Amino acid sequence: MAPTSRLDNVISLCKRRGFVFPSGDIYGGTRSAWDYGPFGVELKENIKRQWWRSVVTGRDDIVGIDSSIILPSQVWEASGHLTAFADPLVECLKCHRRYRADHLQEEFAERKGLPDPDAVLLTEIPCPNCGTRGEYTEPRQFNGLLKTYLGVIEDESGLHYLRPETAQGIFVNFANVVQVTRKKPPFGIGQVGKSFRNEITPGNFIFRTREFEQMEIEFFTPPAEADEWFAHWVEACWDWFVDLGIDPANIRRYDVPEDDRAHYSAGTIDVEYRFGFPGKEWGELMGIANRTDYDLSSHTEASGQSLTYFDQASGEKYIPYVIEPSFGLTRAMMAFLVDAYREEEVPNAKGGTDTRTVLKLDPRLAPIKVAVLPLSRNERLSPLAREVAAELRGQWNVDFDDAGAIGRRYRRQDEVGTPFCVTVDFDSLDDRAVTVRDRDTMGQERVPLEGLR
RNA sequence: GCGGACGUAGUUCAAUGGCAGAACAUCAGCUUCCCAAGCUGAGAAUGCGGGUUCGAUUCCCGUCGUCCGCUCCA
Repeated sequence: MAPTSRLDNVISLCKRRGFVFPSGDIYGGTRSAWDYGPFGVELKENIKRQWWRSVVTGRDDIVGIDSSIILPSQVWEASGHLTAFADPLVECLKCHRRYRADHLQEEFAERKGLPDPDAVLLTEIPCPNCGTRGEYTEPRQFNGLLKTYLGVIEDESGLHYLRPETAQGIFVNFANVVQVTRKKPPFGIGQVGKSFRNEITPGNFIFRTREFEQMEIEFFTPPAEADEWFAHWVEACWDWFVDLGIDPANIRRYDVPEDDRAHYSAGTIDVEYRFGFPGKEWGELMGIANRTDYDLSSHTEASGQSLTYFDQASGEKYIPYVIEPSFGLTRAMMAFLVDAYREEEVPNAKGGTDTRTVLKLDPRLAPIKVAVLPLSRNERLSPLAREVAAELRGQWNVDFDDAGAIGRRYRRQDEVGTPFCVTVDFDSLDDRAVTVRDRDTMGQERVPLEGLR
């Protein structure tokens, strides 16, 4: 057995302390999704809030929306997802390797110098793995979109798709938002919400799930300024992670080669985090794509509604380019957790050392901001401590714990990243002061009750 | 989806074709407790379904889930 990795430890902590539960646990679970427990939901909400503050309400050139998950099927036809997300897959009958049929054809045509890949018959192509010639299953369509049927009768007329990205809800509302906000390019629309993709292989904990959450900005710019804004967003996204505590040594930029880009992208830079997956050190945290005028043009054409922008000042009419910074919220959460995870050797009461597990989360992200801990459970200390907790609760998310030894309770709070612990002791009854203990330094400071913020 | 490995308290690990054990964790009580202290007590498990058997957690089949590979991507 390999030694447990940092990632394993984080996953184990998440399950043990209820950041994340397997979805549908009591029925054996489903591999498509995870549920966020009491600490997990706080952390996730805090990440969302910080993101929204820094890129939506914190800027004068971005506004937010919240669009629906279910959209008319025409949206996905126009966006290209209906075709781009449906790949014909075949499987070699001998070695059971699976391939995209179109990839096999293209590769074979290129190798043989044939002009038309579509004309190549699968029966002529040897399996790239075992060499068996042309023994494949019939091509089967794998559609990455999740289907659902609306209306009382379950037939094709009610077929709808759950959105595979939040972006399209923004594009179809482009004209509405321009109309009501009087925003002029360059400006952006931000959105946080769930998206769904029928991933062939979900896995790596919350890294790839069929139901996931995105934080996306579609930034509309005059075509001539697209490159400049692209660079701006690469910088801004990087800074956002670093500002919230991610070690710059653990993230990197990856210039996605043309072949690997999404169908709408003319240029993509990913920000990757060093998750430390088995066999794969880095994983994508977010992507910044130049979607050009692909989406607004497609929707203009398909809907018949013009999504061109008319610039009164210059008299110019154009379809804006779109720069899209797209964050995986749940991936960001995982990155913040992995980055914050520490195991520290600390002296214990017996003169030896203990291992302290601590999440050094930025206080803005910490699920619990302050824990109130009476030194012992006692009919005089507990009421005062509860009073202090109630007072603080007006402003912070507060935990109250009076069970067991004080040291144990400190460690419990360390493990979920609580930055401050307030201890009420017997002196507090007389001097109305408490001990504030800092998560990072383990230092203690006596603070009058009135001085607690 | 296909191939391989694996499913025992919350966790880590035992054991067995015939009452499933421990440690840590959890909860309660005691101790004027400041960094996982001590003592006492409690709750808590064979993923689910079927088969073989007098009897299955153990053997067989299916299913669900996890991990590793093949594809997709925030």
